[in-house]
Amino acid sequence: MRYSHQRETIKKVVYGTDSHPTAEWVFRKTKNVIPKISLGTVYRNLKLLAEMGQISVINDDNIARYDWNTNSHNHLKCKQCDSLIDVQLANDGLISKIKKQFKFDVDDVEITIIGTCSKHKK
Amino acid sequence: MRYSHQRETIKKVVYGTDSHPTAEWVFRKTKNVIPKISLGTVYRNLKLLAEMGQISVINDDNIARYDWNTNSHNHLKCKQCDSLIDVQLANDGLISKIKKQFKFDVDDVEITIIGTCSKHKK
DNA sequence: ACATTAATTAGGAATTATTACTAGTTAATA
DNA sequence: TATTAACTAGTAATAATTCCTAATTAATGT
Repeated sequence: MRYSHQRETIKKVVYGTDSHPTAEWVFRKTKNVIPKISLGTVYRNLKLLAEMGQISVINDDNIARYDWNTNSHNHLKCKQCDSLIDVQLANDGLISKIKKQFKFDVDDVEITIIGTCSKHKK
Repeated sequence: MRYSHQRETIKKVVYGTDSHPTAEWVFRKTKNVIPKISLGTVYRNLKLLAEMGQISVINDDNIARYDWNTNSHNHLKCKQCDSLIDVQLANDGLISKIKKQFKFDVDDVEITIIGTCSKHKK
């Protein structure tokens, strides 16, 4: 893989936010640095970065969002403001339990808590 | 809401499978009963049925899948065969814990276990 | 039974997110 | 500095889904 200014900039943009941005958001931010960048380049490089394990992809309501945090973690999703908040929920023993009970090899446990965040509950 | 033959048929199709079908799949099956049904009708009614709480929607890799099982439950997702298997995972105390720790009102806990099912591990 | 009417449909156009294609550009290497 | 393979911009194509509209149909009153 060759160095590319575009890819490095895209990576920095993703690493510079906790907002779990969409490709469109990353595109807009990256354009501030490289005005002539194209959306396809953003998509291609987000995909590449994900494949290299340098960022992770979150599947949120039929739209991909990206995360610099590649460690296994979970999300609180607020229905009001659509924000994703990173959390680390303990799920001790869950993996081995599933392995035994369902003879299912576990790679990852995805937990998303849907609800209303402190800012938006009345 | 008025009765509609199309909607009832679509509902029966979803209720007749455990495969968590896509809109496309439901469309094909429903066409066996109502050959002239259109894809838009299938989408519109799947949406309506979901809003009425008669079916639920699963967001799987940027494509919507539908489920007659509207009770809160979880899924094992096999990367090899792309199947979703229903399971009921205990998450006692998790909701109240999140409420306290993050001041977050919980509506739903979505858990998907990604891995390889018994049929496909070697 | 028949007329009225508002919900629903078929069919196709539009939209949104994403990927694919291609001629030109650029980073790495000799 | 020339070569070359990877990468990019710009645009076309695709996939999933929603929107639009004239025609159809279920429900209601007569």
